Amino acid sequence: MKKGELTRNAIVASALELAGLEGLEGITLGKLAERMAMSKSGVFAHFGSREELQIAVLKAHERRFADDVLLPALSRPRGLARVRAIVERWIEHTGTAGGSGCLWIAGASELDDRPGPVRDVLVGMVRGWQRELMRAIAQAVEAGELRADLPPGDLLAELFGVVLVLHHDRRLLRSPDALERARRVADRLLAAAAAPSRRPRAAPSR
Amino acid sequence: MKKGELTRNAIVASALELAGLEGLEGITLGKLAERMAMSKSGVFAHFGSREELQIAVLKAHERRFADDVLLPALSRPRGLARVRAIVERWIEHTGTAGGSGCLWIAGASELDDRPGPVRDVLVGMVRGWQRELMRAIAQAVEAGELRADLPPGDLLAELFGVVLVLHHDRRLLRSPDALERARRVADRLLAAAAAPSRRPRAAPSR
DNA sequence: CCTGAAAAAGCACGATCGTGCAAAAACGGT
DNA sequence: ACCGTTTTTGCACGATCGTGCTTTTTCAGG
Repeated sequence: MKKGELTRNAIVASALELAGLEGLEGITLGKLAERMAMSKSGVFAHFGSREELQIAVLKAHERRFADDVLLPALSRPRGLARVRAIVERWIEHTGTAGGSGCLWIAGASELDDRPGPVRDVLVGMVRGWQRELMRAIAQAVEAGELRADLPPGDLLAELFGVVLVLHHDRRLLRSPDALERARRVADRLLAAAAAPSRRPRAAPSR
Repeated sequence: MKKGELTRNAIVASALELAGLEGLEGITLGKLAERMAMSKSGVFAHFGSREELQIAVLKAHERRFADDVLLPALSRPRGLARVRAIVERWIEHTGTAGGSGCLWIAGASELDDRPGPVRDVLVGMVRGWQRELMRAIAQAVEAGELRADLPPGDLLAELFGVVLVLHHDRRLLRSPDALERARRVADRLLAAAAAPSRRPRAAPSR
């Protein structure tokens, strides 16, 4: 039971790449079979259905996303620094990456009214990511580095907006300055949300 | 040459509705024929191709969008008031509307790497809308109602972000408070971008 | 090397897709 | 009521899709 897993992984990797180019719905047994130089049935056999394949691809993306964005930021100290690191990497992940952009964002539009297990998995992942980011924000608030007088979900939504705009402007409008704008706006957002040096600890005060 | 245009319009209307439910790529000669209770060929004959149909639908959406969002706001006086009106209606248009949401946003993900005339038309429309909104913002800056010390495109991007998040959270996550959050965040955004009562005219100053 | 198990291929199926084309039906001006 | 034009239909085509079978090939353990 070794060869099987090996090609399965190869298929998922190829499918992930394909999904970056054509979206989740662009994943087709035919195209995938051609890419892998094997038969449709051969590909199909590894997943009981196309939906299972798509779910596998989503999971692969989740792993990659966590490795690229979340994990490296966890080495930074809790608080604003970590939030900054996460946002920075999130923007980089969305704004670079060989044209792929974020599968979750692309998938959101395709699946948003197509009920079924794939949609459910995607929703779960996005919710999970939001929870993760929200946690980092909450820690920064707790540490007194972010102001506590506005709805915590609002900052999250604004940051999400920056990334969505980045994705949109890069992919659809091919705007070349989308990336730097995203960085600039995110910076300003975080600066505006930063606690007014209330007492980060031994504040210089003036 | 009356009957033709009439059914053509009916088809486009039905297709617009369908696109709201299933996206631009969900528009299919078959489904449309069934909806209209006529033959596929009958539907097809009114447009030389599927792409032409999609473009017609995009144009119909553009008209509706302009009527719903832009035109009513143009009756407000130039400046911040008009910008506010536009944003307000834009949010309403995206956040309500029988589940459809904005075709441009949905279409963005589907078409963002599928080159072709449909994509080109969509890009043109989005660019046109951005230009329109930018103009309103520029007028507000000129009137001294919005601060002039930050990139004008940034405010536009932030507002766009609010709408994208609204679309995303409503359609994918089915978040019930997405609408009010969008309103709140947009308000805060505009308030933050408002000129610091430099001298709107006879400023109360304190 | 042999053999049972796992992996891949081959093939067929019904659906649905966009499109072309000839025939039919519905229309509108006189 | 006729007739030319416009609108609609009917039918077929080749592609591609996901999926169920059976058969063949490939693999790993003795």
